[in-house]
Amino acid sequence: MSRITQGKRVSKGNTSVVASLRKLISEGRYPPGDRIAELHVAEHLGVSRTPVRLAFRTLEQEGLLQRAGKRGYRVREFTETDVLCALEVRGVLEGLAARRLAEQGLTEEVEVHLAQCIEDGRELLAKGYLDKDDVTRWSEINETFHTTIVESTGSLVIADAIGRNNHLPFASADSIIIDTDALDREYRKLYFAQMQHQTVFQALRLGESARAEMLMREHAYIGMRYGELLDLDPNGASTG
Amino acid sequence: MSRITQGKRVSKGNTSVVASLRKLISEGRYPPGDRIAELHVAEHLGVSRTPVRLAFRTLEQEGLLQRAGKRGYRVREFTETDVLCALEVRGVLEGLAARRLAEQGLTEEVEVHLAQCIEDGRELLAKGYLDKDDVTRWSEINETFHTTIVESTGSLVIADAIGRNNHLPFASADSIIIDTDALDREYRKLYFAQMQHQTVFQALRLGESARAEMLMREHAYIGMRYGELLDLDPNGASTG
DNA sequence: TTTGTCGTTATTGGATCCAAAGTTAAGTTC
DNA sequence: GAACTTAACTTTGGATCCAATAACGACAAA
Repeated sequence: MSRITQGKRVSKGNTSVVASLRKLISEGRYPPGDRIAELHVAEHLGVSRTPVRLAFRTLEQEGLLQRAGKRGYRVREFTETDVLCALEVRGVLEGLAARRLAEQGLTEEVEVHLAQCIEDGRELLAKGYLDKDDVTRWSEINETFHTTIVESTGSLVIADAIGRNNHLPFASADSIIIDTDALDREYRKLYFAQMQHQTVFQALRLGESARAEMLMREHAYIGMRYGELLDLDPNGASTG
Repeated sequence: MSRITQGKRVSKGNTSVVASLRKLISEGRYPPGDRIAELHVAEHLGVSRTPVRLAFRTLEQEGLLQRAGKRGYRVREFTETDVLCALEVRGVLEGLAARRLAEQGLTEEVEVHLAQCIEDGRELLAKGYLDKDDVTRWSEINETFHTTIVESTGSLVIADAIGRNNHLPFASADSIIIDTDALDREYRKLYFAQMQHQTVFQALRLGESARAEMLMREHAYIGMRYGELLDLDPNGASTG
């Protein structure tokens, strides 16, 4: 291979390599348990080994990769228990953030921001059903709500801790929803989530720190496990 | 510089670079807030830039370093709030581990292991005062107790989460104790910690999961803040 | 004196090279 | 035919090289 191509910055930066690798892994290429070789990834992504090695360190720290003995890495396997634990971890950490926030009191800015999230959620769900794009829209609102709480606690330590635990494969639940039945079901799920947001917001405003923690913890934990719940219709019996 | 020395494996591996850097930072060389340059560290440690760059990624992920703008890293500054938050994070995570462990029940092996920690602690404190080496010995016992609980939960996710948050500068409290007064004080602190261990152990054995969580959370949190407490003498008034 | 522009320097990111250690496989001996 | 030895291959870790860019400073113009 000629050396002329050496400095081409067309290739993605290191952060992109991390993102690409994360995606490749979550997509099932590089399946869990398999060894993963620097050179292979490098060729696959069209970069040299160096950025891949850097990415490996990051992903190891994140927990997505783990050392295979003394030599190389392999993709980490996650059991069902692992996923539940990860949910609980997120639950307690976001609960902690909520408690601190309730204790220190909401600033004007944060309160407005959260109120906007609540209002946006209400609007989205007001019409009683979901269109396809609404799911994405909700994701944004939800993300904003959580991020705002987590990053308003006066210390980034908690936010970092949550960020470092956000790698687990439970974000992949964003499957594409087509049929009306699934959209109906999704509507009720989001309705529940919205109500939880509102209770959390209320507790935050009132400075009810213990309640805020408890509610947030449960909300963060249950979010991905809604499917296991018994499911009623919030708008009366429209599903017969 | 000649190229002959290139492959000398005498130099420490990457993991050692991470450890060395962590130490250098916690010792105050590379003070918080300062920019930290790859080349400088590399020369300081007598290695090339490559392992330093890898270490930087690891330490960034750990939170000890953070990107300075778009270019380079700087040593992260920790406020008092940050440290308190980190303690709380550890508290909720270890509390979570304790709850899960209580729920799933102790295996014979784990129970024996924990009982040994309790017994070792009792022995160490039985004579009513501390010798200098006893502090180190307690650290080992304490570490074993916590590690056992955290790593016995059936999933390494929680253990990882805790490990990833173990970087903050509150481990540096292991200052050298010389005078008798400080040893006395330390004794009472360890006495309190030992009692907390025993309550946690009791809750774990009895399967009292909520209690186990609460106790462990408080224990992990208060550990480093004992100095702020009012302090009585557990053995009667020997300090007058 | 201040500000804007241009050139230099410092430092990072990516690519490649070399050595060491592990891994596989072939070949030889009992 | 099984087991041990050894040689070739694979893959990783560290060092060095090159390109690009941000930081810095000098110089000129307003």
